[in-house]
Amino acid sequence: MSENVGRWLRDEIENSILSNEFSPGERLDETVLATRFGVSRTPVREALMQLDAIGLIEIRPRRGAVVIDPGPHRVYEMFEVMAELEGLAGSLAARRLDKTSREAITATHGRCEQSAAAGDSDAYYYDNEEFHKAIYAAGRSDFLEQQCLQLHRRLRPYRRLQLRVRNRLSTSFLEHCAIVDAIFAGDGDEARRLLRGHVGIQGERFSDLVASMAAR
Amino acid sequence: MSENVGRWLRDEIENSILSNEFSPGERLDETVLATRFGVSRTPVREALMQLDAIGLIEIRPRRGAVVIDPGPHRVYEMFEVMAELEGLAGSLAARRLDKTSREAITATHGRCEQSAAAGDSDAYYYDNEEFHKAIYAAGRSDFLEQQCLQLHRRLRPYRRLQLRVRNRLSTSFLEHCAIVDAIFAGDGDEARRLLRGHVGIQGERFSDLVASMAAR
DNA sequence: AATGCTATTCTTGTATACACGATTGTTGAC
DNA sequence: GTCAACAATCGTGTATACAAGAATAGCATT
Repeated sequence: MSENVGRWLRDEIENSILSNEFSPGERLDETVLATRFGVSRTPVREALMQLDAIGLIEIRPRRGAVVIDPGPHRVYEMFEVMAELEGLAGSLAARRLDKTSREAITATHGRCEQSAAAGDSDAYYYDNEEFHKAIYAAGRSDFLEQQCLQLHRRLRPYRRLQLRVRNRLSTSFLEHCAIVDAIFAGDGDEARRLLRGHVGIQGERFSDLVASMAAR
Repeated sequence: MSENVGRWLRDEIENSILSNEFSPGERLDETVLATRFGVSRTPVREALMQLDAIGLIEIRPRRGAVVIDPGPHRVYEMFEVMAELEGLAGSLAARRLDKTSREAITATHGRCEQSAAAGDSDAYYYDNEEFHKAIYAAGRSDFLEQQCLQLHRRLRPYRRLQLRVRNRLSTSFLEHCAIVDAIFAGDGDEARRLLRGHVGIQGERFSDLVASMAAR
């Protein structure tokens, strides 16, 4: 548990939302949450205020908090922005790559290769996250890294669904290879272009997303 | 005043921070704020939690809240991300431009022209904001627009300082012209490139920024 | 039977009280 | 004279109490 209950509750409720334990549109009753977690309403309210500020829930004055339902279109928009940010991170990584970052990327890339070869989509899901985080870090921009991590976290559930799509695992890894090549070659523009394509959702992948979201 | 005190306080304190009434690094005492605004500590705490979630202040457990000092380097990183997001907005605007957005851009661009011609940097500061907001809206991505507005708001104080730099007003307007041309021509890539250059801080403009920040 | 009004209940919003950890100032020892 | 330890004080963290608005159910009226 974190050092104060409010923060702990924020993480706890955030996880519950991101893992779909609280469904979009669901009402979050302060008293219910308080008794459920065995605390008073005060830290619950503080947690909810923070989640509202982040944009995960909406607090309608005097009418309680509900989990925001982004909807397919909004999720698409979020991937669009994510693609742009990752593109920037990639281009910065290509320009600023140092030994530590290079090793981190190589290591996580290697783990992705193993999971992909094994066809283990759960393992790949995790390794893929680490790979992308390594790129954020390699960009050497704290603010950008922070923004990327936040959006990445928020898109996590949808990303997971997407990996279930046929062949996505192997194509994803092939894209990773090209991205690594571009970054290691110091080609920022190419890294940016590839990452935009890798993260963004174009063409049929949008219908895949919609279908997987509807399936929940 | 907003419908509930917490939200009102959040806006109030946020404005105070962004207008430099609360300096970076300054301690925000809950009791002091409560008495100052004539309310109890409860809504003050809720406001602070939200500002912490947004990233404007940092709440160190049991040690109170302090206004975050981004420092020149972090501000540079923020402008870098802003440039990327505006670039995306511009490219989307070029592709999706409709009559309403076109008129909004034309109108705000016209107002910028007048302020620039008059050499009125305060008026230009305001008109420039509206011009950029018109581009965000033209992109037709609610999420992107939201992100742009949030970051724009956070960078507002630094943007203002920058306009004071010699000749910045006229060069800024010339850049606007090229951006408008690209968007109206439907050239998304060019709009993106120009906006990245317009918003980002390269070369000597970084030292201008540092100097203006130090001057406060 | 359906609809509108009113009263009750339930939930949120704010204030206050209390407890615990951090900070600071003072005193004593080396 | 400086440093350390302890005590007092101050501020944060959580709980609870109270007030006010929103939802709901029941009753009356058409």
